[in-house]
Amino acid sequence: MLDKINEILPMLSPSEARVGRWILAHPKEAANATLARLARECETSEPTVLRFCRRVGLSGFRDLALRLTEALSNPVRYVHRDVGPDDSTPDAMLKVMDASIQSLIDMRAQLSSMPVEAAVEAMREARQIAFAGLGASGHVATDACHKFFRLGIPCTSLCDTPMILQFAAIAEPEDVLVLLSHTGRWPDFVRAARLARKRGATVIAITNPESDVAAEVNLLFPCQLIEDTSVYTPMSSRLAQLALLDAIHVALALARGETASDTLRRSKDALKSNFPDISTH
Amino acid sequence: MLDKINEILPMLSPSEARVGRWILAHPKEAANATLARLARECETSEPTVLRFCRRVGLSGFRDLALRLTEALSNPVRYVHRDVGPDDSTPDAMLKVMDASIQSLIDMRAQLSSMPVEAAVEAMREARQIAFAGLGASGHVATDACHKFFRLGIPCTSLCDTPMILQFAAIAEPEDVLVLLSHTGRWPDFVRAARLARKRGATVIAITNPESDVAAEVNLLFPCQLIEDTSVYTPMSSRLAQLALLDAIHVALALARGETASDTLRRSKDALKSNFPDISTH
DNA sequence: AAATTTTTTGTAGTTTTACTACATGCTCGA
DNA sequence: TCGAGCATGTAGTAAAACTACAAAAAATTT
Repeated sequence: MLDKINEILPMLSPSEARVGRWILAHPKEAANATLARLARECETSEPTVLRFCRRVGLSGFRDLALRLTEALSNPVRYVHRDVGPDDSTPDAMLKVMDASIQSLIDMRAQLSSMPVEAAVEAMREARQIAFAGLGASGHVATDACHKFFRLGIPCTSLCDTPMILQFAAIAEPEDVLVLLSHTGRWPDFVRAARLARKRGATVIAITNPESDVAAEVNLLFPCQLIEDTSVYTPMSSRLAQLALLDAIHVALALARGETASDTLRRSKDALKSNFPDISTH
Repeated sequence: MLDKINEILPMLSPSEARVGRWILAHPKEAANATLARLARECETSEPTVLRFCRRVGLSGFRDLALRLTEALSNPVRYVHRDVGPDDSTPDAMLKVMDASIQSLIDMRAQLSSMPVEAAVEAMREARQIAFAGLGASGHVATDACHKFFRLGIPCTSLCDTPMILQFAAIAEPEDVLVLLSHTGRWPDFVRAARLARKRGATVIAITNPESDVAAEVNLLFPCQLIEDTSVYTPMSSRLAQLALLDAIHVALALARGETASDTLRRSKDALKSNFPDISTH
């Protein structure tokens, strides 16, 4: 934010530049000041300050205060920036890492609003859990499957449409179907969700909350989708999904108590003795 | 700030608690909302929201918005804390997320000291790239394979020991072998690394820098291993590996220039038209 | 150099927003 | 059943953000 102001400072008119310089000089005061106060400090009028705000790409004065506190509280910012063909290699890699970190931070912030208790309740005594995902989400599904089965619950991963639909068609009330999708627009997922719910199974989705799939499930874990405007930008929401499943896995392990921790330890130990390297979650 | 709200939540009156819960559920929206909007969302009146603000020790609604954006931008140190059986579910999940976030932040910090240029150089005109991993690292290998092949370079993933050793035995000088391992103590990886190097291939490892494997490769991407003292703690270094591969992938795409960005765009478009959901990074 | 356009800036007014005083309603104990 | 005390909402106020418009200054043209 402050960088942005600095950047466009020379392109501003005298009065507007005065506003920018004062903000750069007193960012802390500026963040808490009122429009009138700021105008007075910069010896200009309120509309000029407003014009300044618009000029730096903000919606208004309120936005300025918000962005300013944000900039001040946070020395390192992991905001999402698109990678372009002209970026230097280290720069582009940092951008990619930042996008990944940010997607995890966003997910962490939303964690408390997610239906974890209900999901754990459904999974705890489930007859079986199926993780469904296509493409890259298929990897996530397989990964989750390998993780959850170690709690002693039968698990499958479904990585193609026929499998998913077939599972939905023969699902039973004690079954849990977890749908993994980025956009949530995949029509067969909607069909599968409807089918599985009709059969009494619990359907959980980790997907875009605005999507068709989201509307059809029992429990929704909203997963924000960062628009990948550039071909270089990878899908970092995949990492967020993995991390969320890690978290749910731990919640489920805690809910199952002794049983789970025993099972977990035993399966970890089984590997440790002979195969030091296979990671086991 | 959010923790503070969580803390005093039980001490609040029903309407005030509703406000608190909504804010915890939608922190981002709350930070940008107006007083009237917030009251409406919580199905209560404006003064109740104001009283809530005072109750959590703020001067007013304006303060709330400020503190909230502050909290969202970088409130917490995401240090690693072990999960224990006595943790509450939300607490345990936060710990898991924090561990994941921290491992990415650590990786980001080390990025500049990694042999990216050399790795990209080796991969750029490689005859083929093989990603090898066992257990959970196998997923990472498969994921990486699907990602890199889209740059137009032949790729394989090797997920069991015989495959890895066989590949090493027939490797050629233009080949690149990427070894993925958490501990790096797997003896067959050491053999494979030696074998492949003897055949003139470039061997890259993403692993624990203290390990045997690390000593045997051409290029090492150090990957810190968080000791998992508790059975509940999952391996968050897996996420760091994935993110690192994302970053290397982008670096490679940039290095290959037009060719890569064309290939990428074409493979993205191919999916977009018919299959809106398969993510394609 | 005068006139005209364009840009910059401020005045005055409107709408919106945060906040307050007060009244109603509700709960709970006697 | 009756108030005491608390929770909650209504209505109003002050102030803040924002807008329309016009004056002034600068730049451009004639």
